[in-house]
Amino acid sequence: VAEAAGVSVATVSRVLNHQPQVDPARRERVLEAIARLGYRRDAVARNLRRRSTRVWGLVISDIQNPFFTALIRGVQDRAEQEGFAVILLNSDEDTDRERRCLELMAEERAAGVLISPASETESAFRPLLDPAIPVVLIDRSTTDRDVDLVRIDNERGAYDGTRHLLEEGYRRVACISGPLHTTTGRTRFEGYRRAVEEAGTIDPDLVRHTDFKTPGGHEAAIDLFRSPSPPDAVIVMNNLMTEGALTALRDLGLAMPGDVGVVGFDELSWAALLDPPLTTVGQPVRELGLAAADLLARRCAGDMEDHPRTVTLAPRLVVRGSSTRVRAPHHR
Amino acid sequence: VAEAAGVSVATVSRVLNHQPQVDPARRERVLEAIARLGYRRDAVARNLRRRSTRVWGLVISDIQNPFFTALIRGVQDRAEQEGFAVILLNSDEDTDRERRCLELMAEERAAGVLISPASETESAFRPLLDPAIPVVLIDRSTTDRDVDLVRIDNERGAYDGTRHLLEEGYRRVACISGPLHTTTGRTRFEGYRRAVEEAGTIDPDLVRHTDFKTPGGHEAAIDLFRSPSPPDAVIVMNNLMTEGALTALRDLGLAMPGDVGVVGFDELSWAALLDPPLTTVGQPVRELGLAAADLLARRCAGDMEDHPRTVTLAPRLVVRGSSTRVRAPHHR
DNA sequence: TTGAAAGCGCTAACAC
DNA sequence: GTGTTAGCGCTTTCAA
Repeated sequence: VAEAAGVSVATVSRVLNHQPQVDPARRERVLEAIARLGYRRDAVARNLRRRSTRVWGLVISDIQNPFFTALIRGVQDRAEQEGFAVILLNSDEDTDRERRCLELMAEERAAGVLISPASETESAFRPLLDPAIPVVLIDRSTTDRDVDLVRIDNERGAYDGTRHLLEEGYRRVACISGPLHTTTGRTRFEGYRRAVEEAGTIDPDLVRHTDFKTPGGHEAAIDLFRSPSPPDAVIVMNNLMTEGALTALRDLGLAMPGDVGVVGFDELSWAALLDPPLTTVGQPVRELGLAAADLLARRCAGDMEDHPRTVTLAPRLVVRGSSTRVRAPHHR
Repeated sequence: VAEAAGVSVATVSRVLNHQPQVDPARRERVLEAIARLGYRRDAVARNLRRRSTRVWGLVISDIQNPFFTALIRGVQDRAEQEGFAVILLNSDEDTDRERRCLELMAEERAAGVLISPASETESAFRPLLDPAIPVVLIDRSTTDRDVDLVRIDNERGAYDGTRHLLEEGYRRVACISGPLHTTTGRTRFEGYRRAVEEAGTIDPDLVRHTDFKTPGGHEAAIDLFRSPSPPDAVIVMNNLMTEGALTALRDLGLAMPGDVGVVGFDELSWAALLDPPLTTVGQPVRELGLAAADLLARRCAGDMEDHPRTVTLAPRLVVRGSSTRVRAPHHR
């Protein structure tokens, strides 16, 4: 093509790949020809020849959930720095769909895969990927442990949030939990249990396990607060359920923090807009994405010892008015 | 590879591509060998040979904005149906970055590109893409008109929202507008102007142009309501500025709908959680994504007349308590 | 219905 | 430093 610059294809290739040993004059001629002809290197052919791509797959279950949105942001920022493009795949929390996403990435010879797994076991999806494709698990672990994992200390976050309510003097602290068959659901529930048991014994009537979705949170809250001996506080274990629970409290006419103290999970952009503003267990989600991408980039570069790593980030309790009987002082 | 099934590569290829003229017995043998060897077709080589990919590029400016999130969802749902994977590119509202995204898609030989353009002129980016790559513009048009476009009737949405406030008896209806150099900012402002001028004359003191961001909305609202003759209502022209404006109103101690009537733009998941719930001009964003993907899929299939099409979807005013002096009746 | 062979656009050995 | 050439793994004529 651009040999119409009077050189061989090899030289053009060398210019394109910034190899130093090209004569400056010839390099100029090549560059000029490329510009003149509007030539663009074919990445498909390049990938085939090099037997590698610069594409990552990112498999998540719900693009509309702000948690994943922040995660994508983090992943994408680092991916761009490292020169990778990101294919977004939607597993919709379904193991079959997840498997198809992974098969697709295997066929496309993705350079790496980041996944927030719906599957319980790593073996359920690992064989689908060519062994050469590195995988980083995000936020949820699997039963097999021989894979990189980036996560948030959910147990700690739930513990801190629950304990905060107890310290504020709430006596019957309820928990709207995710399903126990997910690692996030389970570990957050364990944090709640630990805090509650430190202060006495756990009351099963104060616990509702639901599905991490908005309607689930709504129903669980209605159910809890209509019971004969309702709670005086509640911690809700993710952002969507928190939305549902807050709607329920409003519908029931219960006021925060007097009638009920509330702690949500995940930072919500509008948490501070509520009256009173909502106390939440904030997760460093963008950082989670960055860390996952960091790890994957290093795996792709091959400059890491072989054994799998786990990176754990700390959540941060942000106390606002919804959980403090004496109104929290304003922080600047 | 799978010729260890005793047939030629050509036959294997035919099986893989579901071509009918293969002997059933041989087909079985091939399938069996594929399963046994765990073979996966190399999509990179396939794409090279076929001179086409099954990948779309989706270029947006802010993954964390729920508007784009819903858009992505729509695009991805249809893309999956049509057998395309979606690469997510981040232009960050920057024309240079946008250009690089487009160049990347050109190199990767994407089958099509969906873009919510930061550039004003189509000519700014069209030459970057091989003329064979179809493009669909989303939500914002460019000065050149020879390209497919999917949009929402923003003028109408802003008009409906403003007129609603006037009909509720508000006399000084302010507008927190996006920048006039964007199509969405401009057309929404024009809708506002039309409604206001129908009822009298426009008062420039009631208009603030800012940047579609949360802090911008906050500052604009503070500025408006601290002025000597403040408005008694405001329409805010996108979701992020609405968040900022609501924070400002709360900080100023102004109550909706009494002190001030408020209409937001874009549906917000938590609009109904506020007290009173927020009236908004809802946009069918997921449908916008679906429509864009539909159009692109048809362009990729080549089964369309050549001339560019524009698809316009209608917004829908959702009246809640923040804009109705007599409390809106509850809808089921 | 099947197989042999060409070739997609590029990079990397190798020879000069 | 530079050119020649082989092939990456697939699909697709073409001939059998």
